Amino acid sequence: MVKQPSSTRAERLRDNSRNRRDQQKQEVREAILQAASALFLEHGYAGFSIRQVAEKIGYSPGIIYFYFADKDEVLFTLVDEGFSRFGERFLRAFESTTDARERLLRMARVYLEFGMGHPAHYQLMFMQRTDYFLRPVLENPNKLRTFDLLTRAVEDAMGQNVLLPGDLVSTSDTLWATLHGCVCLAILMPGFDESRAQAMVERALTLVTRGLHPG
Amino acid sequence: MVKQPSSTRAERLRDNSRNRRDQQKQEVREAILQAASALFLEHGYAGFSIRQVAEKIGYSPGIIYFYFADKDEVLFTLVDEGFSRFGERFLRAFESTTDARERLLRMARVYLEFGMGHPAHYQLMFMQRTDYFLRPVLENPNKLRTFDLLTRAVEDAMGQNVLLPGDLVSTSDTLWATLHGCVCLAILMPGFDESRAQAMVERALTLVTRGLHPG
Amino acid sequence: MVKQPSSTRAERLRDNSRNRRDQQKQEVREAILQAASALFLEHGYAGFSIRQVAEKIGYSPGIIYFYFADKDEVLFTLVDEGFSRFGERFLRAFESTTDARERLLRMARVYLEFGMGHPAHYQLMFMQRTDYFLRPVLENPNKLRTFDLLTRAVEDAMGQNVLLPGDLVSTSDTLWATLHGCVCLAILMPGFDESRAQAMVERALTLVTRGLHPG
Amino acid sequence: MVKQPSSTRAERLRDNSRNRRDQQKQEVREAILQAASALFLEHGYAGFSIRQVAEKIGYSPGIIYFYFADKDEVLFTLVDEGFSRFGERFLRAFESTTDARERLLRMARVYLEFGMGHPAHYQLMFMQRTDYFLRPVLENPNKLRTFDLLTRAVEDAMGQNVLLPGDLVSTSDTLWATLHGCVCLAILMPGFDESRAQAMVERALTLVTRGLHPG
DNA sequence: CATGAATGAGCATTCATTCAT
DNA sequence: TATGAATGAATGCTCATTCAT
Repeated sequence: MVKQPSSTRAERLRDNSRNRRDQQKQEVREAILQAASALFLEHGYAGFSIRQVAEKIGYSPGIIYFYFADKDEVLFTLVDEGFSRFGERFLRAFESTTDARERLLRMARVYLEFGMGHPAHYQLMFMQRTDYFLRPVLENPNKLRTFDLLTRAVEDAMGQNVLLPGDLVSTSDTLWATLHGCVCLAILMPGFDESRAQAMVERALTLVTRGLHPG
Repeated sequence: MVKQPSSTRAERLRDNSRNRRDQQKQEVREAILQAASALFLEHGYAGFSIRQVAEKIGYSPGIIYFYFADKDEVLFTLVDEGFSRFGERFLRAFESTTDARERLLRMARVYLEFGMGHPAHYQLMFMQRTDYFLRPVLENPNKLRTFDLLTRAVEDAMGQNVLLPGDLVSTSDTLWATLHGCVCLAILMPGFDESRAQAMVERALTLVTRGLHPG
Repeated sequence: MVKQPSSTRAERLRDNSRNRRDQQKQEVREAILQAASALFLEHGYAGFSIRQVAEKIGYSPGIIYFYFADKDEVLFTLVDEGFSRFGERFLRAFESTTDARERLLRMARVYLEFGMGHPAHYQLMFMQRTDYFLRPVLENPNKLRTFDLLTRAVEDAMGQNVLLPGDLVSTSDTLWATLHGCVCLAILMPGFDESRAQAMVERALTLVTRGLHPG
Repeated sequence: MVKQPSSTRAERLRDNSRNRRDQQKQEVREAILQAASALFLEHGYAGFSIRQVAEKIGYSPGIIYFYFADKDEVLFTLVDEGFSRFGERFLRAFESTTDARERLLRMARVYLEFGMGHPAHYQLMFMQRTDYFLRPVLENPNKLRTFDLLTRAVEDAMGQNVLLPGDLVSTSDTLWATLHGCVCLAILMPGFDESRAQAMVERALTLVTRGLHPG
């Protein structure tokens, strides 16, 4: 027979209530963030306002300040979220293989998928709130790891004679720039519909791994 | 005796006056645009306002509406200006040689120099007001020509066996993305000081012409 | 055998519990008032808010309304407290001697000490919430007694030929005004540092008891 | 025959227009200040808001910022006005006689009349915005002159054996405090109706010149 | 006894825009 | 050609207060 849990009924009730409340709170928080990112995508960074977020979720403007300290905290939370989700996937891609070319390919693919799949987060992270990178590192340890992973992948690739040898940082930067440019064009440029963006991305991946010039 | 110009004195006076007026008008217009781009650079897209432009040039806010229909027209004019200046240089780079590799290199260099040298215009053109591309083409024929030049350069390069053969558009897009990414990182990312940006750019140029992988 | 107390155990338990509860309740109340007066001192009347009081004592804002009907009641309670503490001291000074001049001197000293020692209460009582005096007298009998004491002291002083004879009320008012003015300047005027305030106060006391003009 | 003014008709028209405009502008400015001081008297310093000022004068809130930089400038303008008007009268009283006792009496009367006649200005100057005194002296030379006049009058009075000899500053401070206290009570204390205030003021004047104790 | 969630009103301020002059 | 005056809407934010739990 299953042993009775040591908590009293009252405790469990309270816990249930607490849990339900916490969950509800979490839900509103999520709703805020979701509305924020939707609005941000719709009207751009400049056209995003606390008031509109509130209206979108059907609450009064003041309520946002119950969940977030101020507008920036909403935005930076999105950025944090972005870095956290992105960081995980990027790390998994990094660890998924030891083949240098394949690893670079996978990391690039993850990068592009993330950027194109979460354009609001991506824009905030890498275009609108790059001051995020100036904040104390302690708060968000993810943000630096990411670039390190790329550098190490590049280092490996050079070691395995997969990449043209050269300075580590500038090579990583260039790779990053290529991926970044693809995402930017894909999510911001009119004319870059899904198919054109996809074609560009595929071509970029090919070129990254095979080089631009004929072997 | 000095030959009489065919126009009457009155005509000339009127013309002079007209010219002077036009010139003055042009000067104010230029002042507006210059102030606008300075403010945009200083305080970002969001921090740019008609009022501040007016104050900066020492006029009242209303005057802007004599030269421009509204705020957007000011911004789009900056974009037009950007495309026009950029287009010229890009064209000159295109025409400066028939060597496909060298031509690509020169075009890339012009692109990067323009972006990093006119970050306000660049951001407006390629990041903040990409809805510019949705406007009727007739108004500004420059904006498309540019990409055509790149496509033709790529086509040539493939023909001369300088670039890995493949789809023209997606290859051009990828090149564009690489350059665009470099400019974006260089002008927006904290940590990308002059030297790091320069190193990245040089590396990118090398890789674009020599490929990523060892020959 | 120990004599049974007349109350039952249950009663005592209840009483204990009640007492403890009352005591706790009293403690929270006190904490609220203390925090309120601290905040008022720190940020001024305008900068004082229920929210900040709550935060300062580590409770939720709502709890204030369990102890006080509304914001005004918090403030008026502070005023009451002020009048109560002040009234006691003032009365003691009044009763401490029968010498009219000495009595006036002691009462004045107590007044000044209270005002300068409890500037938050003083400001509330005599500057910010003078509407307090419009409330029904029954609630707080202290507030009027105080002025009566001064009047009686003045009456005595005139009887003992210590003060220039004249109307009782206007003379008392004038004395009050002098003391009030000293406190006001001392606690509000930039430039009135401790030493200047002290010098003024001492001089005022001298002049009040010896007169302004040479004998 | 009166000589034609050298200005052309157009110039005069323009000037008229300019004058009329300036006058109108001045009128709105005055209306703002007047509304501000009325509201301030009605609802206290804390209850005074730009919005309400705008509503009171029948304009939109934004217009205030056309005439004043911000809320503080409105308030400080009132303070400046107060000091300017008060300073003049105080100076005139100072200069109106060489009899030391009479001079002190007149200065005191002017002080009291100003305070009770312009309670909004007075409160701002001496109770709510005493930070005014911390501003650079250059901006408002009046504010210091005032106290100097009092000191000099006191000095004279001591020299003429009209005031009990003693420290100049603390004696002036005490006199100031007395007058200040009278004004404070008169304009803020419920119960101080006109007659009581007047009686107090008269009594204070008597005591200031004749001393508190019987000769 | 205390909280957490929420509101609605208010605040100072800025802005793009208009229009009579 | 240019201004000066004005508006109305928007913004981020704070607050006193309420109430179900």
